[in-house]
Amino acid sequence: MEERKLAVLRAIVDDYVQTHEPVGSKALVDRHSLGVSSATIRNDMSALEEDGYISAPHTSAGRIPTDKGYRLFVDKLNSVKPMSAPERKAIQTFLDQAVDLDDVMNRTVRLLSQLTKQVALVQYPSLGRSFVRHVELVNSGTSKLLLILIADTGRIEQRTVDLIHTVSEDFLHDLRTRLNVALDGQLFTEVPDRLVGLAENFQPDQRPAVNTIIATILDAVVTQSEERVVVGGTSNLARVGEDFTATVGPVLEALEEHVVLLRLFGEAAAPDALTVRIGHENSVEELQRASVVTVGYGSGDQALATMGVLGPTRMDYAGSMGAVRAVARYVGQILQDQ
Amino acid sequence: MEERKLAVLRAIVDDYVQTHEPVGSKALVDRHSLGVSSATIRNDMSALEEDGYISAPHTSAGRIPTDKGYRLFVDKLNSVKPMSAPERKAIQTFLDQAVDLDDVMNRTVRLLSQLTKQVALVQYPSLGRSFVRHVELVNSGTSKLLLILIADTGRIEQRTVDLIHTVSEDFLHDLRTRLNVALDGQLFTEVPDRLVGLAENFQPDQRPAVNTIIATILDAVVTQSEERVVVGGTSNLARVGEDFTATVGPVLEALEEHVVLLRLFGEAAAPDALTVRIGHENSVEELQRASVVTVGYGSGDQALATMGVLGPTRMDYAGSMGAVRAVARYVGQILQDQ
DNA sequence: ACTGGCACTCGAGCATTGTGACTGCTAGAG
DNA sequence: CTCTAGCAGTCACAATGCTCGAGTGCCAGT
Repeated sequence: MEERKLAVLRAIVDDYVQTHEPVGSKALVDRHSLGVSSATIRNDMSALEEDGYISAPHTSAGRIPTDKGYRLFVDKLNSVKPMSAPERKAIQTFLDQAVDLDDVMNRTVRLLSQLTKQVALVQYPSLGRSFVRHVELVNSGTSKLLLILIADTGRIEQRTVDLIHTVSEDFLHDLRTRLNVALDGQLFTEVPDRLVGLAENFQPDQRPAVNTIIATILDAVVTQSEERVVVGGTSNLARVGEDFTATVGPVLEALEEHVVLLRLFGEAAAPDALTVRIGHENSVEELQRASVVTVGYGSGDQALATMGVLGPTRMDYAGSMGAVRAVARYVGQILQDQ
Repeated sequence: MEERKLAVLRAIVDDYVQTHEPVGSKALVDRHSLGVSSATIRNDMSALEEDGYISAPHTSAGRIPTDKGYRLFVDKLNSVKPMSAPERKAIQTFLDQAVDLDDVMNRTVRLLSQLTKQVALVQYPSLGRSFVRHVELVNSGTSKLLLILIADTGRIEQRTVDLIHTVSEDFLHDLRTRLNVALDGQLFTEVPDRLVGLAENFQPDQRPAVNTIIATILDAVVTQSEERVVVGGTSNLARVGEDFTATVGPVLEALEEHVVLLRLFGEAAAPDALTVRIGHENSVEELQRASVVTVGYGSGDQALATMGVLGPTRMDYAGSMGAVRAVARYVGQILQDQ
């Protein structure tokens, strides 16, 4: 691929992202110093169209990049735009004010959507990659019990356990201690193994209660390890212009389906590994006109979870990637400090 | 106000809500059996317009209800439509599957938006009207401490406390016990009073730590008693038709401002007390073309918090009110059972 | 008090036309 | 062989003008 053709593609993407209008050969030479005439550009554009990087909505209009064109742009032509120093400072200040995990997640989503002017998506730290910090059992006086699991990331899972009989405070104390001895500091995925045989330490008449509680814990960490996702900045969808009910409606619907969102994040890679999915590269049908920029976050070598932004395929990839990466880094740091 | 004029207003509202198009005198007599001719209806409509209950977008179009018209409709003509038995059953089944408070809130919002085809808003049970069930302090090995407050509604607040020195497990046990003795079963608003003088039970060298922890508790229950709100069903805004960027964008923006949402709920009244705010009656500027139906929920004589739906002024008031009330009742029951 | 009839108004929808932004092609220059 | 200049052709889009019909207001009659 010749040098100049790439430059033309880059120019087309830049202009189209800015103006949201098909860009013609003349406008291109006017706005960029390409050093050749519009006729030459026309030939290049013809070739680019031939190769499927750009397309014309109709005969007498300019060209717009195709998904394939954006892909080439992102891979070859686009360098992640780092945040400026004041921006980094602002991110830090804003996130440092968070008082707990919920607050961190909510602030992150606000921050991302404001920085990128796009829809922001943030996944809670995955339980499967977190460690148990503490297990708590709270007696509520009746036969109901409150079970609380606390992860090292600050994430909390709670369940109500319905026992048949009331249980003594002593028994509860004993069980609580044993549970914490068995589980504290363990990976959540290890929890089922660690609970095997625990019931045998108790009197036969206490075992039903113990087993019920263990079953609830397993339910919380395994079956229900359903990942939580926060979405924000949907009002940015309003700025797309275009056909509305056809575009924004389905997207909003898709964003309300958590299953869809999790598919969107896909496999969490290593922290700092930016993933860009453009248009049809996205497996979710309703979002095939959208692009998603995601990145893993967390401190270890495998990410705790994923966050990112979603916008029209004609988004500012460089800026979005920069913002997402910067925010993810700070969030990773904060969670480590907890 | 004569009987028939009211009937005409009701017919206009009914038709307009259904068709979303200005309704004329002829269409009115065709679709409703009013027993008089269109000319008579025209006179009535003239009078209704004079009084400000309806208005015509332009000369040769039909009439649409004004906010004042909807208000009269809701006050005088509209009976809350109760849910059918299968619907009630479905609500119950769906909500009973919830495993914890977060789940209850999320399911409620989904349910409301699906039942009413509108944007649903649900406020978490207010801390100020809940009782303390338990206070927990978790040592994380370092000088950081995790403070957890559990309310009788299942709501959990957590804070990280940063102490200067590490503290002993014995001290923590002692403090935990004293905190629970002082606070368990108390209203959250009583918490500050109950903590007065608590530090005096401890050795002078322990008091700084105790005071830091107490300060954090106060921060959690007072300063940060910021109410949480869940929003859902925003994709229903896509069905409004009309001008888009001008209408839906600002609404989406407003819904992302939690301050705005809380103003929207206003004062929580008694449970089961339905409130309807129509168009300009709403104090939030961006939402003056929307109507909000809210109801308090909870078991006592004062509501724990508020939930409701938001939609265009031309919404199905009877249906929305019925759905909101039914869902609120079940949620109230569920929270009581926790 | 209600009705039928009539003149009038005015926006929506449709066809028509003009405009301008693009393209593709070709012949010629470097 | 690459680039350029010029030209003819295409086609969406906006503006214009027109018709159509729903709907109103009014008035005379029952």
